[in-house]
Amino acid sequence: MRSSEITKAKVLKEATTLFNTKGYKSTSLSDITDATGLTKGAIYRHFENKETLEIEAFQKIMQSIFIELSKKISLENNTRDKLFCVLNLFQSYITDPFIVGGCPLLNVAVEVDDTNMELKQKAQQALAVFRHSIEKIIINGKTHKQVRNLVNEKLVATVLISTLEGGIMMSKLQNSNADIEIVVNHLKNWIVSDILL
Amino acid sequence: MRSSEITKAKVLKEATTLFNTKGYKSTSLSDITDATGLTKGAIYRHFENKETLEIEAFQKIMQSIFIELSKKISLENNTRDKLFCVLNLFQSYITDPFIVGGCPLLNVAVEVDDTNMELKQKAQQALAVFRHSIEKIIINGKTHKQVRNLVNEKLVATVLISTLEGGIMMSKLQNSNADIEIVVNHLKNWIVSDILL
DNA sequence: TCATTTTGATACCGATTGGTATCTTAAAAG
DNA sequence: CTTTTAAGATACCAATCGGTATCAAAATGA
Repeated sequence: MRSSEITKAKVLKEATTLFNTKGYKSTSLSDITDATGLTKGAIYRHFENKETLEIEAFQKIMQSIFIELSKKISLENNTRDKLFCVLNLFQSYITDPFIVGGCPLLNVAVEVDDTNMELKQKAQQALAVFRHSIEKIIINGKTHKQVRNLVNEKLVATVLISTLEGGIMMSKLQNSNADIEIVVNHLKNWIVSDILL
Repeated sequence: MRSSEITKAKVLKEATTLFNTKGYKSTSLSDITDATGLTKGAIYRHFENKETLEIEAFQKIMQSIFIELSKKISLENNTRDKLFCVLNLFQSYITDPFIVGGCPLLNVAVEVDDTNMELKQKAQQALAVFRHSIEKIIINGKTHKQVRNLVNEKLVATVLISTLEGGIMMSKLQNSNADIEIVVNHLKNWIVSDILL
């Protein structure tokens, strides 16, 4: 790894944490220089402006989450355990957070408005990727006779994502994992009793 | 209504919309002066600082939503229709929004961090009020033999709120009411088949 | 109607914002 | 080892931030 790449990686790492904790707009460049020990000159050498840094940071964290999740899903060999991988990822958001500050997708989705179209598009894409990964599990489950044929994979993906994201919001607000645990437990029961064969 | 009260109400109204659309921290005082046609001097006559304006605006919008919701709930005379009032409120968030910018509770819950403790407390209180209003419906439903005795009211409240808030997030991100409709429809089926007697 | 109080506009404050031009220094290429 | 290239520090910029002191005008109470 070249020294400039080390610097860029360090900026991205610290900026990602700050963006996810304080918010993207609310994180200033001086916040990032403080966290990295670098100067603005160094940061602007690697990023055209703050907006591209925001976008690169968001894309990188979402990509790494999806890669990690995909690995875990591929290690399981039945529909139930693959779906439970998704739930367990969210359950660990509070107790053993993958990244501090809650779910990056939720945070960006709530923060962006019509003045952040590029970042909003990236969040839309991330949501689509998340959806499809759940839908794929359901569709594969049908072909392997592990999922009821009447099950609508789009509905399952929408309900799972919305409930989990809402659960993260509630748990983060209450500084407690109680809500996300209730929600995950409820979804597990739903999957076992209504989705799986 | 005294003229100063008119001014204060106008500031609160415009600020609430701005806060809920652009975010609290990201809304500047000049945004508010532009929207109201007033000056900073006028605004700071009625609000000690920006933070108290944020808190007053959040409390007022949440209070008005809860009042409106309570009215509709009290007009219904069975558990099913009372619960459906909550769902219908969220379903109309996209098509016929009570306030632009999504759910104020979700927005504040996601935006606040440990540097906004007062606003965070108000959001925690609002969530508690929302929870209790749902739990009350379930408990009353049990005494009127309309809800299964095994149903856990805390679980119902947590699942309903998390799923609805997540659905709002998804629909707002996609500029489409598809997700919130899927979610509301799913929750209605769940209530009818698993909660009610 | 008149005196008093309150309200809101003006002009300002220091601090911070994102961003840039410049120059030294350090790393990479030969 | 030397030359060339690129990286990062410094110092600056105009614009904007939240906030305030002051004063004229308008609303209020007697």
